[in-house]
Amino acid sequence: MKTVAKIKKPLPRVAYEKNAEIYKILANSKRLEILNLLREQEMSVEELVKTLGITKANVSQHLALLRHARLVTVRRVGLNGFYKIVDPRIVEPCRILHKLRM
Amino acid sequence: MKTVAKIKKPLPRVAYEKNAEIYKILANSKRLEILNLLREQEMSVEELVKTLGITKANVSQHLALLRHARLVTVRRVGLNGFYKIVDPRIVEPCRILHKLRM
DNA sequence: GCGCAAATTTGCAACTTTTAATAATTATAC
DNA sequence: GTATAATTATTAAAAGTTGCAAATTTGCGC
Repeated sequence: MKTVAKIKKPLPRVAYEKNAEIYKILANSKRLEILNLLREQEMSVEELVKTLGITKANVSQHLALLRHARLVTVRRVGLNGFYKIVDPRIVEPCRILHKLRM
Repeated sequence: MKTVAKIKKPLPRVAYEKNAEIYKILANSKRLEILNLLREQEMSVEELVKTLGITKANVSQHLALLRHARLVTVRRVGLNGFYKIVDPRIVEPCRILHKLRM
C-alpha cells in the first residue's frame, strides 16, 4: 500500500453544523466537568451537586441537556438518579485541546 | 513497565473553563468550516467569502475572533489578507467527533 | 389504598452572550 | 482624488445561563 498524500478532504457542510451543535453542548465548563467526572464512574445527581458546587436545579438542567443529546444516560434507583457517560471518547477532544495547552 | 490503571485524573477546574472558551469559538459551523479550509491551505478573505457564502463583514468578524484566539494568523499583501491556521491539530477534535458519528 | 418526605425536574423571569446585517471607517493601490 | 479590500461599529434578534419556586416522582409507613 502506497501512502500518496496526507490531504484530508473537507467534510460536507452539514458535518460542520452537526459538529458545531456538539461543541455548543461542550462549550460550558460545568457540562465539561460533568462529562469528565462521569468518564471515570457513574455518579448520582446528589454527588454531582456537591462536587460541582452549583444548585441542584442547575445540575439537573445541564444533565437534561446532556441526556437529550444522548451523551449520558440515567439509571433510577429509588429516589436517586445515577448518571453515566454513553461514550467516554466524547471527552477525548477535551484532553487533546488541553494538551495543545489551549 | 506495568500498566496499572487507565484512570485519567480529572483536570483542574480552570482547565474546563479554558476548554469551554475554546469550544465556544469552535461552536459555530462557519468558524469550523474556516478552520477546516485553512487546514489544507492559506486562503484570502475574498476566497473565504466566496466559499462560505456569507457576507464579507461576517467572515471578517469570524476571522477576527479566530485571530484574537490565536488560532489563525494573517499575512497582508496590498489590499488582500491571507489567512492560515496556526496549529492544524486544532481541527482534530472536529474529525474525532465526526467519526463518533455525532 | 393515603399521606408525607426526599430527590429530582420543570417553568418562569432576569440577565448575559452570540449572531448576523447594515452602515461607517480604515488602508492601500492606481 | 477614486476605487477596492477589509475591518470595525452599531444595531436587533436569537439563544444560552441561572436561581428560585412550583411541580413531579418515588419510597416508606400506616
